[in-house]
Amino acid sequence: MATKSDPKQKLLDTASDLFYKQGYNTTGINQILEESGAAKASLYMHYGSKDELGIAYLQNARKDWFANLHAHNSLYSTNKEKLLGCFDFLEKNMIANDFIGCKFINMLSEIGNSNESMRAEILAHKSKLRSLFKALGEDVFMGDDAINTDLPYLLFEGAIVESKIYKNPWPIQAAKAIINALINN
Amino acid sequence: MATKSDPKQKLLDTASDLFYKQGYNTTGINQILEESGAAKASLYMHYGSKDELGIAYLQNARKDWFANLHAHNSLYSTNKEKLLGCFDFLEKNMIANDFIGCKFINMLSEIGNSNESMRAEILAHKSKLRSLFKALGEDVFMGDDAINTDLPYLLFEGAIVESKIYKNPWPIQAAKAIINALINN
DNA sequence: AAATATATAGACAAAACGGTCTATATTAAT
DNA sequence: ATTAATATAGACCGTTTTGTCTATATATTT
Repeated sequence: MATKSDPKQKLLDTASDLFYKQGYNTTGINQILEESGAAKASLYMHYGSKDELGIAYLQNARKDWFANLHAHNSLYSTNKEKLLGCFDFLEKNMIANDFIGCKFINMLSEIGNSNESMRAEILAHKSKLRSLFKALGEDVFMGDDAINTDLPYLLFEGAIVESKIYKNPWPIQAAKAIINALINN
Repeated sequence: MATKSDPKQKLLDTASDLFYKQGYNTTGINQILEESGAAKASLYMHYGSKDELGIAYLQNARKDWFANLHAHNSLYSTNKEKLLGCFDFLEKNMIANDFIGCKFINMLSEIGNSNESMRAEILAHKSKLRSLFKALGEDVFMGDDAINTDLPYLLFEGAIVESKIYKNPWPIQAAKAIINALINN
């Protein structure tokens, strides 16, 4: 059980919020400390460095993302519904977060090739997402591998980025409409 | 005609290289000054601020991108070849730049909502790219708008981001193969 | 030749950066 | 009750950040 103040969790919660909304490089540890109410020694005791806190942020974000996606898709029974449901989940998510975009893609743009541990975490997240689309796509499309797996996956990823650029859900709706049209052909 | 030393151009060239390879926020003006050989006063005389230099970088990158793309596609005669040729251009480009990705998407992830001028420049670039795909897609696909325009555009954008994540050209090749398969159906 | 624009060099400032360290208080386990 | 782990508070360090300012040199234009 967590202690009453639980600085470790509060640090992660506050850092996650700031890293996402402000960006990783533009968020200083002092702001995280002030807004979380935790002491500087607590940050370095539990996480060791800002970069390690960043990695914990990504790990936690991955856990949350798939938990929320599965919760959303548990309402559907068929794989076709689940596949299309991913885009509804994404749209809901992007609107709720003011089109800030994907935590993993954003972080990757910020760190470049400077942090291998973070890169690995980002790659693991996207590989897992691709596997999910592969499983759904193989059942729904029954075409070749490129259509089954990569069409829905690449459209999904493109829709994330473009909805951020245009600050609008139309790319997500378009991606969903394309997949729906191709299923029904 | 430019002066012999031409610090304005050297500043833009050096800044463009560093902003792309290292990132915008992690590149300080002092490094730009050292590597370009220009004086600090020259930077603030010609550009006024780091952010203005960043905007000049984006404007110049847009000009270059479309000039290079049109040069590449001028080799083709049909719109089908041109449409597929965009993906060859992208692959060549990403390999040559070690999969750093898109200058505009990377910048957007770094600045978030903090700079409206930069956002506008990024949006202008992507809108222009989408128009190009719309023109090509309408001629090649002759389906509905979502298929004509957004399918190639969203696959293209998804391929950019994913080739960065995987540090591999497979997403670009997969996107091209998907479009080719859908044209031939 | 004189005047103007642009160039370099670099000191300086105020703030923010990640991180270390000391001191002290509180909580949990033995 | 004593010990050990974790907590807060904040001084301190060296570095880096963008930006301003002064001084001086070099081109270019009139």
